[in-house]
Amino acid sequence: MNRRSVNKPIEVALVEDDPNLRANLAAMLNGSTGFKCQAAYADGMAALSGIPSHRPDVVLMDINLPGMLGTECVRRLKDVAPNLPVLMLTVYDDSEQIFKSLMAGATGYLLKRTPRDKLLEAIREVDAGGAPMSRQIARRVVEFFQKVNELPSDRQKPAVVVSLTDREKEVLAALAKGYAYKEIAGQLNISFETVRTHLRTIYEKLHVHSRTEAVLKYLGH
Amino acid sequence: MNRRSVNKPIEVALVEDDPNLRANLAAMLNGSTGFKCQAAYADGMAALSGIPSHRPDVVLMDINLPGMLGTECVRRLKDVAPNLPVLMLTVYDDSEQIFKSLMAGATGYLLKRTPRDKLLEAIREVDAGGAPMSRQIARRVVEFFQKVNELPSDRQKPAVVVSLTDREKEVLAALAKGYAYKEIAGQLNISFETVRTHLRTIYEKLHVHSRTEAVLKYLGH
DNA sequence: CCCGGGCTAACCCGAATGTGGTATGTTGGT
DNA sequence: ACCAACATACCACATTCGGGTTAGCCCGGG
Repeated sequence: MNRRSVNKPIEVALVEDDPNLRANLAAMLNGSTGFKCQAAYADGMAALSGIPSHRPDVVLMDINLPGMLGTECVRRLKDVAPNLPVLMLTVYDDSEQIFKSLMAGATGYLLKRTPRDKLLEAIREVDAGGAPMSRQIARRVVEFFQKVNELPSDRQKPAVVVSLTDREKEVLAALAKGYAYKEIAGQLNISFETVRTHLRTIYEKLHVHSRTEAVLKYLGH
Repeated sequence: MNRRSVNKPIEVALVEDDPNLRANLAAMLNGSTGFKCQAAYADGMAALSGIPSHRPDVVLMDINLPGMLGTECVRRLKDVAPNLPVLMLTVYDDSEQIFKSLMAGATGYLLKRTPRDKLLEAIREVDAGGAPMSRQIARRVVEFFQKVNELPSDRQKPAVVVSLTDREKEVLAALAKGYAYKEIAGQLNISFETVRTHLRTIYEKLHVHSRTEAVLKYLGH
C-alpha cells in the first residue's frame, strides 16, 4: 500500500497509555533498522489530533486506552485516513474487542506478549498491505464466522437547543436541507437579503462562521 | 483440540479431485515425520461417506471440487463431525469462496501455492486448535470486516459514499466537519486546488452541487 | 508497452456566501 | 408613550465556493 524507498524507515506512531510500555516500544522501534518511532501518544484524543497531520506509515495502538477506547479511536482515525494501517495490541484475546476493532477498521491484531521480532515482522507486513494476526486472534475470527453473526449498532440523535427565534429556526431548517439563500427566500416568501440577515444572527448565536458549521450544530454533530 | 500422544502422527484425509495433486500431497504427508495420509477422496460425496467413519485428525480439502463444491462439502461434514478441523486449499484468493468456506465451518484457509513446510506447519497448527490462514486470506478477512462495518451501519455512511476513493473520503470527512477548503488543504498536506479537484469529483459522484448537500449525503440525511 | 484510474496541481470566471453597516415596521410589555 | 425584540430589507465589500479545463506523475492490468 505504501510506496517508500527501500532506505526510508517505516514510520510508526504509537498509541499506548502505559508510559513504561510506550517507552519500551519506542526504544525497540528506534533501535531496529528499518523502523522509526515517529510519534507516541498517551491517549486517543492526542492520537486523533496528531496522527492525521503527521502521516505515519503504521499506527500501533493499544486497545485499552483510558478515556477513548482503542476501537473508537480506530474508527475515528479511519474516518479521516482510511488507508492508514492500524495494528492493534491487546493483552486479552477477547472476541468482543477483536471484532469491534476489526469492524472499526483495524488492519491487524496482535497479542501484547508477541515477541519483538514477530512484532517487527507484523509491522512490516501491515505496511506492505498485509493483515497480520496472532494465531489466537485468527482462531477467534474463524469462530466468529462459524457462529453466524449479529451486528449491534446504536443510534440516537442529540438535541441541539439554542435560543433561536421561530423564524430563525425555519431559516436554519431550510439551510440544513441544502437550499441556497434565494431558494430559502422563495420558500419563506421573504427577500434574499432578509435570509442573509437571519443567517447572520443565527451564526452569531451558534458561534459559527459558515453554513456547514451551522448545519452540523443543527443536526447535532 | 486434539489430545494425542506425541508419537502418533497426525492423520490427514485428503479431498482433491486432481489425481496428480492428490498423489503429490499424499506422498508429501507420508514422507514427513509426524504426518500420515490416512485417506484420499476424489470428490465430496466420497469424502462425506468415508471421513465420518475413518475419523482423521485433519481434513485437507480443495475448494474446487467437481459436483459438490468444497464449501458445501465442509458444511455437511461439519454436521456429522463438528469438531473435525478442515483446512481449505484454493488457487484463488476469492473473497466470495473464502467467506462461504469460513461460514461453512472451515478451520483454516491456505493458497495452494503455499510451500510444503508452511503447509505442514499449518496442519500441525490446525490440529492443535489453531486457525492458520495465508496472508492473502487474512487480508481478505480483514477487508470483509471493514466492509460489513459500513453496510449494516448504513445510516452512518450511505452506499453512495462507498463509490468514493479513499482520498476523496478523507476530503469529504473534513468537509463534513465544517472546514474551509484551505483548512482541508493544510490538514491533508495538499494544495488548495487539489482539494477543489477532489471536491468536484465528489460532487459529481454524489450528484450534488453544494457543500451542504454533500455533507448531508455523507451523514446520511 | 500502452491505457485507465487515482492523486496532484494550476488557471479562469461567475455565483454563492460571510460580514459590516443601516433602516423600517410591527408587536408585546411596562 | 416608550422600549426591546423581532422580522423585514438594502448596500457594499471580501472571501469562499462551484464548475470548466488542462496536465504531470505513478501504478497496476491487459
